[in-house]
Parts: sequence; C-alpha cells; structure tokens
Amino acid sequence: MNLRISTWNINSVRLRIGLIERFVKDVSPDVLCLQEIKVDDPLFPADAFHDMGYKYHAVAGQKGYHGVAILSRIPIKKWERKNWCDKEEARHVIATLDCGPKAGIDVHNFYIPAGGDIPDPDKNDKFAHKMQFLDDVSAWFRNEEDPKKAKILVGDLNIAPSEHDVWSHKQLLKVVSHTPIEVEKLAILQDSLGWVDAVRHLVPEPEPLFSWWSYRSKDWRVNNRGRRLDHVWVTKPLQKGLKAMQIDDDTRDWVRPSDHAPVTVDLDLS
DNA sequence: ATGGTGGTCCTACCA
Repeated sequence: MNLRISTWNINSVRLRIGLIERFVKDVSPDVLCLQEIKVDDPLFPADAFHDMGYKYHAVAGQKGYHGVAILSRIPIKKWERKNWCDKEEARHVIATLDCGPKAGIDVHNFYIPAGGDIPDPDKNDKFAHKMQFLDDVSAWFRNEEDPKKAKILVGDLNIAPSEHDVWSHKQLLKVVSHTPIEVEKLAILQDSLGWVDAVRHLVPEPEPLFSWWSYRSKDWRVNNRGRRLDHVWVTKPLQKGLKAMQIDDDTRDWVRPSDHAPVTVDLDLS
C-alpha cells in the first residue's frame, strides 16, 4: 500500500478552500496536514473536505490565530490535541491512522512558533517561547514516545536547518528561522526519536529546497529568496519505504496564494 | 537602514 501525505501552511483555511480543492485535484494526497487554519473548531469547513474525499479529520482550531488540522481518507483510530508552554495555542494535533503496522501510524502535525524578529530570548518573549516549545517537545518525544513505532512528523517548523535550505546562508545567519541556536534545537528535536528528514533523504544536499517565499518579496520566482520551513520526518521503521517527494511551488503563483507551498512525500507501506 | 505584503476582525497583532 502506498501512502501519500502532504503538509501545507495554508494561512486561513476558509479563505483558501478553493486553492486546497485545486491542489487535491492535482495531487490527491491520502492525508493532508494543514497549519495556520485560523478558525475555531465550530467553523471549520469539514463539509468541503468531506466532498474532497476526506471523511476523517482531526482539528485543533483557534479563532484568528494558529490552528492545525489533519484531513484523511484513511480511517483515524484516535486523535488528540496537545498544548505546550502552558498556552492554549493550537499548534499540535496527533492522529493515529488505521494503516501500516497493527498499531497504526501516528501523524504529528506541528505549527512551531515563528519566534518574532530578534533572535535573543532575553530581549524577545516570542523567541524565548520558540526555544521553550522546542525544548519541551524534544523532552516529551525522548521520554514518552517509542522510536521503534511507525510515526510521521510534519508541519511548519519555522526553521530552515541547512545552508541549502535558504537562499543565502550568510545573509540569514542572524535572521530568525536560520540562526545557529534554532538549528541546534531542531537537531535535538530530530534526535529525540531518531527522526529521518524524509525530504532530504529523497533529495540530498546540495540541491536547494525551499517551501516558503515572503509575501513582501516581489518576483519571488526570479529573486527566489526562499526558505525550507516546512518538513516531513519519519521514524526509522518507515525510512525504507520513502519513495518520492515534491514541493508544489506552482501554488505560490495561484490567485491569492499562501506564502507556503505544500510539501508531499510518498511512502510504500508494504 | 528601512519597508516591503497579507491574514484576522475592527484595532492591533501576528506572520
């Protein structure tokens, strides 16, 4: 059995439901993970997703800000929303898919805090929050979760780890999303369960890969000042099944686009 | 060095 999973920071699910329909028509993922849905649970457009074939969903919504959702054509056995850093922010939802091994596959969908502008936790509460979030999630995976189980972690992690994940390593070293301390914290998170970066496993460096281009940059395709902020990771039991990945950056040129492009990975579960 | 754009929801705040 093949599993196609996509992750997309959609920046308002209600405003861009038409773009999602177009993407689903083209790519047809079995599981679609969204971030920044910017809507509370009662107003989530579940019917539209049902019409696209996603009969199962796990939604952690919030009014106006954040919000993550997992839409699935594969039955969801159970799901859960998790809050971090003693905040009620909707940044993490977990769904267990009824496929693959007997216990199923856990999908973790994250929207990690962006972290504000100044990369100093003493001067910037938002950056301190980002650091704490990464520490707490890393400790939780390390202490509570089993690296031998089949798991997928996706989302807008708001960190571009390598020099080939940004348009200019040198010019972004002091820019939040690519600072050494963030890259180190992301490495610790990756180490917590021995996560494999599925996208880089399939398309190794030095190939540049970006999934986000600022709304503020004109001629984004010409200047190509992108960053790879959106990620798909898998635990070791799923590594051998990694088949293909794609970043659909054509979506960045659609009318009223998200500033992020969807990242899709194909996994062979047989 | 600065400001550039876009979302929510109506006034700033967030990215």
